[in-house]
Amino acid sequence: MDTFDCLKIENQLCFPLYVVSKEVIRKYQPFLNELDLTYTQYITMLILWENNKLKVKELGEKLFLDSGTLTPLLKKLEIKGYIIRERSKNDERNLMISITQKGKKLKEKAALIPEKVGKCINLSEKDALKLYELLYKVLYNIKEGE
Amino acid sequence: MDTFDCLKIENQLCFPLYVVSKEVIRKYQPFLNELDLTYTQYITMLILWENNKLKVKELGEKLFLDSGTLTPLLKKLEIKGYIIRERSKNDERNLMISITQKGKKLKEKAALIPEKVGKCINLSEKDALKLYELLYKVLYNIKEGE
DNA sequence: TTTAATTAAATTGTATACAATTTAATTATA
DNA sequence: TATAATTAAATTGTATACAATTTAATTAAA
Repeated sequence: MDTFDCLKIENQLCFPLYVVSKEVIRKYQPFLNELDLTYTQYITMLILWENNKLKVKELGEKLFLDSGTLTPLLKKLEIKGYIIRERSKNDERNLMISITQKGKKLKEKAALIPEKVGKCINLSEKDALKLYELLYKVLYNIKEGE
Repeated sequence: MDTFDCLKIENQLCFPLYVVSKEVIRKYQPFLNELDLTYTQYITMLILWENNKLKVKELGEKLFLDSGTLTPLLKKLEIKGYIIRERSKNDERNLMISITQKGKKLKEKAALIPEKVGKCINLSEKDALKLYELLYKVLYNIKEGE
């Protein structure tokens, strides 16, 4: 056990976090291709399926993404016809994002995806719940300290 | 409980995985700035501190990254003077990556980083171990099914 | 009520990621 | 051995991410 053991890749927690996140997202891709969505576009639609209309700011807070990422992404979703972008009448600084009928319809196809990806991840119910709990604990701790 | 509950953001496992990965990486940034490294460059250096010399192919397997990501990244690390890129004499297809003295020296500064980031993440030893175990279980399961 | 702060998106610039293709080197095969 | 198949990087093209800055709208303060 030396001073540098903390730098061994096998002792990192961040590394498997980073790799697993990417690999899980990669597993989504073939299914998302059928909906003409990227992963980031997909989680944006997840929020919009639960909230028909909201500000870019609110979307960013829910997704942990800033306008630098969302602005071009939302323009692409608008071109695909899944959402509408329009300035708020009350406050022109806010851009309101709302879902279209075509966007709502996507939800039916998307509903089949979580189970398919779940099979790839292949965790027991208990392990999945524990992982979920630990991830949100880390997220809470990180954000708490800011 | 309806058909679409599986699409609620709160029921996703992938979403906190994606968010936590990004947020943890963001926590590294201020510390890594002092070493003039990005997070991806940092994990590349982690591998090189353990393996003085290896092929881009091997590096990619360890990091779960392909040449499209590594080629430009390694060129940047070479410009910074941390690594050397040279074709293998035996097989010119292979590009050998080796660490320089300057690159080795970075290790001393880097050794302070894991503890600092650990404080932000702030998990108990037990929770951290469990998270580690679950992440590698997922990684194994995903890769198994390919 | 002008001017100063604040706020929300958009923009700019840099650095990944990765699928798909290309290039060059090596190996296997007819 | 000449050709085909394989392999490893590099390249191309698209889509994030995010820090930092800019722009435009709104609100607060002198």
